[in-house]
Amino acid sequence: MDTKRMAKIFKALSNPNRLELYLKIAKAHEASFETGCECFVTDIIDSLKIGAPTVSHHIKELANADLIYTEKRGKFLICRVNEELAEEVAKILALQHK
Amino acid sequence: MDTKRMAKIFKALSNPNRLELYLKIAKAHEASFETGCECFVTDIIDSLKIGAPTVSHHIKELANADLIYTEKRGKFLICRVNEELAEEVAKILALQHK
DNA sequence: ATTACAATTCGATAACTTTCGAATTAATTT
DNA sequence: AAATTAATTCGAAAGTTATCGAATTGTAAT
Repeated sequence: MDTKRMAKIFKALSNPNRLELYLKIAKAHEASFETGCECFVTDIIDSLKIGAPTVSHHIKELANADLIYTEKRGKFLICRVNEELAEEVAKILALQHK
Repeated sequence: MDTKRMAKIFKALSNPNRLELYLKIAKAHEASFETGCECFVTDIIDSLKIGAPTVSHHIKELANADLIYTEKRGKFLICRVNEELAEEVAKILALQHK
């Protein structure tokens, strides 16, 4: 992966609220294996201290960095993490100093 | 690790030039086991397309996020990566969706 | 002692980011 | 059909960041 792409990914995770958003999506994704429920943005909005327009913007940035996938279902938006990318970034970080 | 701290680390890696700086320090660190040489900032400045004041600023941000350690030796500055932190972040990223 | 060099600090500027409220769009419920 | 709800878009304000050139500090070489 080239440096610019990597920097873009880190930038997407560099805002506390956006990172929390990402972590919640990841957690919901994990939980979905047991509950069968998916990650609805509505629920996340309620649990963060920022407004809907801001959440919408943050989600777009995460998706733009390929960190999450989104899918519109009726009037709801569903998100799930891109596991492969997270793994890839994790490996690069861990291997840098090996 | 709490979200704020994590976001700070990602922010430190979110600028392409700063990330390149970090990766170079990591690479120099790795090479040092064979060559015995350490990572001098002077050499890095020459290899990037940004000025010394900017590099100085970037290094401070990396150090401030605990991503690197710095040591002044004479008129030179030596940097090395904080391996433990990189590992820790890598693990969090990889485990999020497991 | 003077010069040269590495790095930092300062002050400025241009660009970008986060966030909001208001308005809008689109889908569902009543 | 009207009202409600989820999400997006827009425009703006406040704050932050990257970068630079000039000036400064501290160390080493001549």
